[in-house]
Amino acid sequence: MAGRVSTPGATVVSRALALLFAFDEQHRRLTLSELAARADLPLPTAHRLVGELVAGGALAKRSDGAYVVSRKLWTVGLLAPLPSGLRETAGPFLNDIHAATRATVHLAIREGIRTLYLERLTGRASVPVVSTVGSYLPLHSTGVGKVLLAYAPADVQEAALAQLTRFTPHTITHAGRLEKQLIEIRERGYATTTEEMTLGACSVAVPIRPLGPDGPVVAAVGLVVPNLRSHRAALLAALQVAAQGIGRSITA
Amino acid sequence: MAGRVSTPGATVVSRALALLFAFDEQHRRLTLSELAARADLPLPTAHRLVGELVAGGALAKRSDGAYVVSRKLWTVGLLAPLPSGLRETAGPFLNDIHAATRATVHLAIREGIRTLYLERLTGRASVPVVSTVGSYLPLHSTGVGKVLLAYAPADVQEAALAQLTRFTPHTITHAGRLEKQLIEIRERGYATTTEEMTLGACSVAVPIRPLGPDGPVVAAVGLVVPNLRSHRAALLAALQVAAQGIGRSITA
DNA sequence: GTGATCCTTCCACTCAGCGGAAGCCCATCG
DNA sequence: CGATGGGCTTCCGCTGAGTGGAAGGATCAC
Repeated sequence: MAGRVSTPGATVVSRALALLFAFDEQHRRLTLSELAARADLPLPTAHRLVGELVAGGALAKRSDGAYVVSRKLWTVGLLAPLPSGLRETAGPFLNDIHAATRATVHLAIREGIRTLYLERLTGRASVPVVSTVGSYLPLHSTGVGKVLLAYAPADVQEAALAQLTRFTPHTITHAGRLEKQLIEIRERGYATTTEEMTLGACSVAVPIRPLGPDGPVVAAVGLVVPNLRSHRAALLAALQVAAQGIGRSITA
Repeated sequence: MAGRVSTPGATVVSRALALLFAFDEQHRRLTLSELAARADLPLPTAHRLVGELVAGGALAKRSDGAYVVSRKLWTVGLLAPLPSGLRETAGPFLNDIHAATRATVHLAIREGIRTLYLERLTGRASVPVVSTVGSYLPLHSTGVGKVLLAYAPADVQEAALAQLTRFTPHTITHAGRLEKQLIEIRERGYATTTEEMTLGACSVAVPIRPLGPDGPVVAAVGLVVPNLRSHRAALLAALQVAAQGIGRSITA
């Protein structure tokens, strides 16, 4: 009776991808029914497609029945071209910052109206940090995010300013106030946050500009510490040295 | 006239995955025809499927027409569970080794009869290194590989010993000789290589055993240097300290 | 212009994919 | 211990999504 009745604008490929992309930071392991729900597919359909994805090596089935992303897909994902081999060239410099400050160090780029974290070195200090490598966060509430936003095209800024989600009492949710900060950031060449993403975490961040202080901003480096009161200048200096080094390594 | 004639045991999903997995270390960017050839698909079919993969955000099309793995897939790939969050826990220890030795440091696990590199910190010394994070290498010709092989199940050893590809004049291609080395590795608790993978590169590696010296081997750490003559003891010590630290962090 | 190479579109055929329904398995509960 | 329920798996008849040979463009080299 049933038959291939409904397939409203969805192809097999798009469904399969919907299943793959059903995984995220909060959902690293999913059961079949969760997958079906998150990909918005009927259970039998999800069952079959997931089976094929497992057979093809894109997903793996745990002994407890839950599904996870496979190592093979991890391998393929790593082949994605990140701008100018940024991670590789930045690596040593990030280690330097980390060694010098013992803070949590971030390397991030902007993707649309979100921050994409390319690298994170966890610091010694007990600061709560929500970022993970490969995760997306908004642009308005983190150090690296504000830097990336400050140098983003007008339309991106507009879109980002239109949704200033509140995370803590200190998150800047007033567009006008944030815009003023963006001007300051461009003038001073760095951004700071004080508990705007997570209580107990402050940050400093600077842009990476391979072609010098007038060239485009391709990424941002930043660090997270419990407070900025005493060490701000030293932290900023470490960041700026690294950012310049990374910039130079990219053009070279 | 044609019609849906041939589909020999291949589903849309399997074909789409074949296209995704057509990318590898040596082929980070592929043209449509290369993709079609590598996935063994007729060109029109590849064209359509690749189009859907791009639409779905799994691949991206460069301005020059070549296709690459998308950042979105990078993001999803990072969600793959690697044993016990090995990368995260090992990170600081690897940094320590790297700082102490300035050599190229590797963290790897065994997957089937190959070494899978989870992490690499590039050293200062100008040593040619072929590994990349996410890449696979054989088990018989690298330091970490030999460690992983020494503690692998019998059937894996058998399979690995059956194909000892030669990379340099020093690569061990004689099964009997390698087997003797594996015994030594288990006795001494570490492996070395001398220009067996790449000319001008030697290595030391030790196993990571979370449950102590009798427990299973879950991974290996190793480092690559121009030669082992003088520093062998110091390098080995640094590795063993780190391996123990990592092992303890995992069980904790 | 001619030829080669690669990409894109067309289209008639048909079987791979579809998903409601039903069956299973295994907890949990009264 | 039977009942209830939630999640997974299998079944199966219908049909339009997927197929790929052929043809049409686009681009470059000589």
